[in-house]
Amino acid sequence: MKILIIEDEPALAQAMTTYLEQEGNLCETAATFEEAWLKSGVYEYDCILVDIGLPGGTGLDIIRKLKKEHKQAGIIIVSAKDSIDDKITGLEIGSDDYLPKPFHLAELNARIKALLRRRKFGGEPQIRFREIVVDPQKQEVLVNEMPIRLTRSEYALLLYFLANPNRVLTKESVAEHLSGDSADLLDTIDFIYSHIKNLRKKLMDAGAGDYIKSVYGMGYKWSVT
Amino acid sequence: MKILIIEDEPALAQAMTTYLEQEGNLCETAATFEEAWLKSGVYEYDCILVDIGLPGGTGLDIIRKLKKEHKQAGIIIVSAKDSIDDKITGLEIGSDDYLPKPFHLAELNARIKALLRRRKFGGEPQIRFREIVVDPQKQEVLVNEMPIRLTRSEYALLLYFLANPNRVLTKESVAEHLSGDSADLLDTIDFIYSHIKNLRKKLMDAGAGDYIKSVYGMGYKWSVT
DNA sequence: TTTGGACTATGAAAATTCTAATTATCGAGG
DNA sequence: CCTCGATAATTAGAATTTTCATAGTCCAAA
Repeated sequence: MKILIIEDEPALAQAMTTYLEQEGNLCETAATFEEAWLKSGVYEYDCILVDIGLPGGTGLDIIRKLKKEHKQAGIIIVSAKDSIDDKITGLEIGSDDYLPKPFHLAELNARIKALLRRRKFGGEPQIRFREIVVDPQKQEVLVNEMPIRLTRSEYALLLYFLANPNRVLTKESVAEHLSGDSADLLDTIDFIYSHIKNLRKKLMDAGAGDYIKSVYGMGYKWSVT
Repeated sequence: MKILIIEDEPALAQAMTTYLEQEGNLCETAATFEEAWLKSGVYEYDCILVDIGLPGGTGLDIIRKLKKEHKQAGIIIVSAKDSIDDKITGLEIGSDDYLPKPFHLAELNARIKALLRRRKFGGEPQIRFREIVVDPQKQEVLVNEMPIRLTRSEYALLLYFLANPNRVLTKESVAEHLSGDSADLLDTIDFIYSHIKNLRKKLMDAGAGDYIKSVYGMGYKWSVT
């Protein structure tokens, strides 16, 4: 297992290296994002640990870049910032876990293992439901083999339903899911009516079944009969 | 310290209660969201622990509800789901921390303490920068005491800049930040030009300084001189 | 200093999201 | 079985986001 450690505090980097190598891994360290970028261009890593606290860039950029080049690598953010904002953004951007400082080396190790276990099984394949196939990679949806064009909202909606078949989803939770917004107080959630309608129409027009049932007073359900 | 534990596994609920009461807290448990909802209507809690794995709702709805009624309470998600999606959504929805199962009771306790410490000092006050004042609660922005109206994107952009003054933010990271999208492969990021332009205009029209500098070949910087 | 190519700005149109008003539907209680 | 109030669907349009084509600016090399 090859691990890249991006960390500018030499003592910590050293400690991490020592511990993780004891566990049977091979580690490299980089003290700056530039160095990390160079190394990552040369080697393939299974896991990359990034301290987003270092100077020279927000640290989030590098994750995006790394994610692109090293699709197979798991990325774990390590950070002293306890700001939730950074946490969210890090995860959104494509890191796979977040470990706030200070942490026990044992926990770090556990997370690395968990991450790679997770990653091993199923690398986000297609999602299928009868005549509907969703390819999350390409953000493409096929109905009866024919591609249909969905807007971002419709796509998110469809995925949410497919992830929760036969389960009543409240209008509230649907609304939260759509408006990626940190959803403090959505004053109104009527907008989901529109999206529901549009998604229904596009699916039906393409010849798919009518799976979105409204549950009076509750919300909606992707109904599998 | 009054804590509400929403957890349907009796053994775990019991263990959590015992441990946390030893630490000097007062705990209540609820095995279902409904029960939790009822209790939360009667008592005020300082902290609420939610297992989003329980049946009957996605678990995220309840967080939203609780957040609304118990603004002062810290909410920590506890979950066996290792799906990153849930993690993100939970944090976005308004929970304050996320603790994956299994966990040590000591870690839970540590997080509760950390949360309340964080919460104690400044409950997300205003953000000020010279003539600009942002009130995250109200999502309102004042320039020279006069409110200005920003769209969601412009607001997010402004906050991102204010959080990173005098620091070059790449176009990529700005784009990721705006399109709340899990940003896999944004085909184009030109749209930020528009948002930058609009934000600049609104700020200048309101009489604020011209702090957004473009850094050739790099990105943008909120320039404090 | 000039020039060319890459980067950034701008304005307007297209697409999408969200709002608001109206109409239709549900289901409990009479 | 009806009626009424609440919930959902529909529609059109306003607001916002995103794209696109065009124009301007910067930097480096000649």
